[in-house]
This record gives sequence, structure tokens and C-alpha cells, in this order.
Amino acid sequence: MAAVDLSAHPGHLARRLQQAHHLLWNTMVSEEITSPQFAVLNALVAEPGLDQRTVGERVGLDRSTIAEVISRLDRRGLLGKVRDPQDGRRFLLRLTEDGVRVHRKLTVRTARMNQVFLGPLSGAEQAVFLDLIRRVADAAEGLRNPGGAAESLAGRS
Amino acid sequence: MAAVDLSAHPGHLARRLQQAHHLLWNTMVSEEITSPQFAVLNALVAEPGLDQRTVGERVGLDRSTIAEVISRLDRRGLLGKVRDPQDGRRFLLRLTEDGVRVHRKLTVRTARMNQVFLGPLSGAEQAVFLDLIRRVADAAEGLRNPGGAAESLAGRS
DNA sequence: CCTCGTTTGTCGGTGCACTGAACAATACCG
DNA sequence: CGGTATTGTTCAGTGCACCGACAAACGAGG
Repeated sequence: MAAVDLSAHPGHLARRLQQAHHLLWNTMVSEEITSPQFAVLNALVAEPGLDQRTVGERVGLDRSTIAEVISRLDRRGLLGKVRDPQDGRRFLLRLTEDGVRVHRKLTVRTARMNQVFLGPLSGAEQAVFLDLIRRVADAAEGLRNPGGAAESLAGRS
Repeated sequence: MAAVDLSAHPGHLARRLQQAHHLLWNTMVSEEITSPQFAVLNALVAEPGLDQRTVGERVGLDRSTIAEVISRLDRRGLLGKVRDPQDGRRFLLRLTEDGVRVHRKLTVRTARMNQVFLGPLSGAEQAVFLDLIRRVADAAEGLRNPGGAAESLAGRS
């Protein structure tokens, strides 16, 4: 029996980590607005008037997924989409007042939740934790678009 | 504009980490069998004859999700389910020969993939990385079942 | 026995996430 | 100007993940 210890597999741990986060988010932040939805709201607070594709790029969601998330936020009246008069392909997105309000409220709660989530780690460990995840995620993402900006991974042709 | 830097949010990073893993899994391990499906195969290699619920507990999936994953593996002929003669509620699960074969093949590939995935980190960092994720995930999971082991979070009343 | 409460699995509903394909509007090139 | 990419959005299909409700099966008391 060649069974493996899953607790040494980063993918398995990543999944469990996200489940843990989902659980905490539901109880401490919101049952209506999900974490990806909040990320979209946040992106539009920072840069109102973005189009869908760019928002997706900012928060790390592909075109299909971002379309669903945005349509949900639209249905709830948290943002509005209008066609760009300059470029009839895009929708320009901006938050409604409701959207801004929701974002403000959840910002406070997410901060509290993050403290609880990272509670088991010391301050120094938390910084290391975030740094390590970011490095692993960035590297793997770099494998996808070799032709992005000035790149990360060494192998330029 | 009270926008927040998402790259300091562990939940956001956790999601991106999983996406990165998903991408690598698809290209380096299998497009047919997913990571959760492999986890189930692995659990049944270690302990043949488990029931669905217990498998779900081993790999960290709830009853609904594990049912879907198992039905997929069943449809592909990688495992068989028979009712427990002792307890008519459960199904006893065991891998078919095909299932064992697939598990063996993927075990090799996952090992390779994990090396690439963790490649950006040094050996020492990899150990820290896995340890930190495990601690955070375990702690948050502990919040769910207060009746688990001894308790984690400091802020008791 | 026969009810009461629990456990196992299923089902319906919602939501994230990816792929690949279709479509429309725009931009580029000869 | 016309034809061909390129880009932004949508749609169909698959799969993970959660919750709540439900039926069948079990277990313990009466």
C-alpha cells in the first residue's frame, strides 16, 4: 500500500486553508457577500470605471468567473455597468452608493477576521506566511503567461 | 477611497495559491483526475473498505461534496461501492484494479509537481511553509468542532 | 415491539473556478 | 475600403464546496 501523507502536499493544504477561510468568512464577515465579491468591490473602490476584464485581472479571476461575480453584484444593486461609448465592447463598472457602503462595512470586519485567522501565528510568522504564499502563487502564475511584463522566471528566450 | 491591499489578506492569497496549484496540477499531473479525487483514491489505498462519510473526514470534504466526487470515480470504474451488510446506511468503498493503477501513476507525478510548486522556496522555507499552513488551517477547523482536541485560540473569555 | 433521536446518504440550491467555443465590436493591414 | 485579426463579453459544460432538508436505517428506552 503506497499511500501518501497528504499533509505534506501543498495543494491539499491550500484547499484546506481556503475551506478554513471560507468558514471564518461566513461566520465573521458576511453570509451574503463572498470573499471574491468583496475583492471586486475593493478593486472598484480603488479604481472606479474599470472594465470587467481588468477587474478580473486585478483580483485574479478569469473572464467567465468575473462575469458571474459581477452579474451577481449587479443583481444586488451594488454596482452599475454601462457600455463604454469609446469602445462598444466593454462595460464600465462603478459601485453604487450601496456598494460603497457595503464595502466600507465589510472592510472593518475582514480586518477583524484576518486577525483571528492568523491568530495561531506570531507576528513574525504572519509576515513570513504571507510572503511565502505570495512567492509560490506568483511563481506558478508566471508559468502561465511567459510573455507578461518584465519577468520573474529566468527563462526568457 | 478606503481601498485595501488584498495582497495582505490571507484569504485572497489562499485562493490564488489554490488556483496556482490547480493550474500546475492540470498540466503536470492529470486533466482527468482532480486533486480531491486523488485524495480520495489515496485514502482508500491506505484504508480500503471505508464508508463515504469517513473518507470525507479523512480528506476534508463534507457529505455532499464527497458524494459527488465518489460518484464520479465510480462512473469511471476506479472504485466500487457495496452496501454494508452490517449497517444498511453505508456504502463500503474499495478501489478497483484500475483505481489502484491510476493512484500509483499519479503518485509519481504529484511528487514531481510538488517539487516544481515549492520550487521558489528553499528547503527550509518549504518546511516552514507547510507547517504554517497546517497550523492556520487546523486552528480554524478547530473552531468548527469545539469538541475536538485541546484548544488553540488564545482569546478565551 | 415501537417510538425517539442520531447517523448515512441523497437532493436542491447557490456560488466559485476553469476550459473551450461563440459573438460582437474594434483595430489593423493591404 | 474590405478582409482579417484582436479584444471584451457571454454561453455551455464540468467540477469543487457549502448549506439545509429529507428518507432510510440504526440504536436505545420504554
